[in-house]
Amino acid sequence: MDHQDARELRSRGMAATGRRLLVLRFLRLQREPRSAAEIHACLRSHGDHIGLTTVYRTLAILVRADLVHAFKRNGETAYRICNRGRHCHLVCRGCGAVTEIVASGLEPASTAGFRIEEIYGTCSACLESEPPVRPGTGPGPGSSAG
Amino acid sequence: MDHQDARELRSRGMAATGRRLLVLRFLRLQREPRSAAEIHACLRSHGDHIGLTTVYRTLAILVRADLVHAFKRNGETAYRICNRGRHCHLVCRGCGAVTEIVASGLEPASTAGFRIEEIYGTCSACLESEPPVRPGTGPGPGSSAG
DNA sequence: ATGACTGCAAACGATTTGCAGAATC
DNA sequence: GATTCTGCAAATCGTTTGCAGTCAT
Repeated sequence: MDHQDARELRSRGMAATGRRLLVLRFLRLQREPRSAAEIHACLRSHGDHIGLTTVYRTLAILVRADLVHAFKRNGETAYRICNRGRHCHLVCRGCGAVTEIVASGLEPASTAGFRIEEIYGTCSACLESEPPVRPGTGPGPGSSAG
Repeated sequence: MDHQDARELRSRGMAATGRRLLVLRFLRLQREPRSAAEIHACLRSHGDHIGLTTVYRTLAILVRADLVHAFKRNGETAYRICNRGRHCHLVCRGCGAVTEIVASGLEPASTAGFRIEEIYGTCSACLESEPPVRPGTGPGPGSSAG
């Protein structure tokens, strides 16, 4: 509901303008992170007039307010609504899917003292559709490794 | 030793040119990742003539050959010599330090099926020098969370 | 009515590409 | 000697900034 978002924004000292509610509402509908360009294009194609600059500025504000989290995806930044509280993100480089997980279960001895914030890798679904790199084929060990 | 690097490059189908050995040798001396601009500047200030374009092209080749790994650092890409074999990287957003760790110890139930490649966060040293965010001060839980 | 928000166009930094000359194999 | 590599300058991509007009409070 807009009033909810508006209150959320207001409580954080920022004006609840139409464009901001637009971006916030759009992000609430997305399961995966979206880039500024994507958000901009989607909103425009939906008939909403908003500038790319405003999208960037709004996202920066939402990130600072901890309402949205930013992920690096290839050469660009993608944004997603984010729950508050101590958690970290599992980000798949293949499909871009993001899963929030509890960090406490991920800190064995090898990472002692290191606060995990994001984990990048490949999810099970994308692992299956990976190029066939079976041992014995391609540039594997045994060919010319030193 | 140069001959070693040269052989390494040759065995991967790429010419062992002076510039490539230059970049490779430089990276071997670095403990932390370095950006293309940093590599370029350091080599030049050392008296070696090399173009920024060549640095980028060489790095791309070394990454494809699995000799070097690329890390996203703020708005740029940083590169570091990388051991082959199954391992993942622990990258500190504060100081940029990278540690290679064995991934097998990092896959509890919550990440089942997910292949971890990189972990971003904050190392213990940087955690201590963080801004004083004590509970009760600032935008902590209990203020207006919904 | 004031001050913050918005949009356009230009600026910006990192990276890539086109093409002529120089190196390697 | 053919092919690949190299460097410069220009182009590209994502993002930020300057400034005048618009909106929310």
